[in-house]
Amino acid sequence: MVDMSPSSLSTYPRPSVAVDVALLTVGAATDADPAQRLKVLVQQRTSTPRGPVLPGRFVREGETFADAVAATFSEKVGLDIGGAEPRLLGMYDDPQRDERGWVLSALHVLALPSSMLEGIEGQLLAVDAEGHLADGRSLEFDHDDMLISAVRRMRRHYEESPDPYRLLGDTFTLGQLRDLHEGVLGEPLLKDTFNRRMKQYLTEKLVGGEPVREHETGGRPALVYNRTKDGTLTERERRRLLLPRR
Amino acid sequence: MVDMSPSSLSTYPRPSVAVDVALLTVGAATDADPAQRLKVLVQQRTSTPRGPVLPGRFVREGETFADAVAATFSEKVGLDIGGAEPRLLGMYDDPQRDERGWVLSALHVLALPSSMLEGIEGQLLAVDAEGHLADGRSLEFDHDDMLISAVRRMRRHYEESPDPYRLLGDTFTLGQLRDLHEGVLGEPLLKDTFNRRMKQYLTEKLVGGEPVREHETGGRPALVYNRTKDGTLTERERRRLLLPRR
DNA sequence: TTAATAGTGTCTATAAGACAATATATA
DNA sequence: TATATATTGTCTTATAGACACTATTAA
Repeated sequence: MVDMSPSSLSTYPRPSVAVDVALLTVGAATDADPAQRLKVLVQQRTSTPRGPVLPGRFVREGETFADAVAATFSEKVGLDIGGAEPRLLGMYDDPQRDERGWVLSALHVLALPSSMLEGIEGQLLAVDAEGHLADGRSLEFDHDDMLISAVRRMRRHYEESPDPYRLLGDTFTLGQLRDLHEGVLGEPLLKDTFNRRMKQYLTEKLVGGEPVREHETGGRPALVYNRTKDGTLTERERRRLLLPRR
Repeated sequence: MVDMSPSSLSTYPRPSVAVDVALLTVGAATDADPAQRLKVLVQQRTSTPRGPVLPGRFVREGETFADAVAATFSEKVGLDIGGAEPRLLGMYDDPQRDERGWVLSALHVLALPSSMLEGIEGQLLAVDAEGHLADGRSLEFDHDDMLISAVRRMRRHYEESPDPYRLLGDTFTLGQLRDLHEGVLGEPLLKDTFNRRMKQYLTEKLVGGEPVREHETGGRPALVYNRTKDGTLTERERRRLLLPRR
């Protein structure tokens, strides 16, 4: 803990502190590419260098980091992130990382369902399972590293909980959940093993004592599940949720 | 990413940024208490409030967080942390958390073997497995929360790797490794299951083609292992390292 | 009918969890 | 010898991984 003497807050220079945000989404499938894909929201810089970057902004007095993240999207992208909670991934604290001076960056990861990103699809770039841009391009500054660690963190979270980033709403089918996980992991999963394990942590949605089914899929209607047990996993349960791969 | 206009760094007030550090160790066993115990290094404040706090210090221009952590201990405790790497756990960013003004705190966790803390045992307080002080006391400010999250993080890391904080030196026996894990987890482990799993990620120390044994234990001499595979676990292996409990 | 998706049955290999036995040292 | 610790053997249970099968819808 720091010194309490009255002068202690003014003795030394202070850094500028910014938030940078990897806003990830799992995009809707297309005819050409039936699998769901991970995408990241980028900004095109208007000054040099002109490459894409993760959105960000300085933190202002009276704001939390979460406030600054929400403000970044409302001011720079015109996007309301609603109740989504950005997660701090790490601090970029190399004193030389910004040529303008001493700038710390707080990297956050945030995920939103693609339905909340309609109208700004042009700012979404596909990302592979390791966190590299699918088209082989690079982000400016140290943002390539940031994206890689964001994707890694999100993948890990999805290995431990059914839908920690709440990309699916309050009810969903196992097929929707599996599509989401395959998008996050970037690889196909075993249907039966996945379903059996996930069912341990979900409860069927009941109306009048009868299970609810989803009829939009084209095949046999799927049972609908609630997210109820999310976040209430025991330590023992958490371990078992690590996902099977093909 | 932030604006590049020349005025952007001076437009807004900047926060003071401090590091606070939960320095954890697994204390040597005593006669009264044969089990190893988790302990944390605290400072006794000289001004009010006078309770114990985690050591910390403002970050100065040109320093990384790691630099500031090392400086905290060399200046305030007279301790050289050597090559140990502090890990950032999170940022405490509530604008109201410090009555002196806008102070962000970067909480770090760091672990050192108890052999490096000789002479300052008086500043070590026992901690239970949840991260509460064993004597029921509280730390000042928001440092109780910090300690809880530090212990949780350390415990999780030890569930995923044999000795991620390098508390054991380059060679060790399975008994030493088990004592360490029991100290970190705060509960006994199954000896045979623990050994079998850990052996997958360790290699026996060989001299002249013969395995080396440790004769200090009083019973049958134990095989000595190297840490060689630490940090080189595959994803598949990492999952299997989660530990069995009694 | 066919196609598509949902869901179940079952087998094998692996490992956790548990208990017991054996091995090798010191006092 | 007794005692302490290390190490191995083995049994049961659980489950991942894999494959095949059945079920229920739409077109």
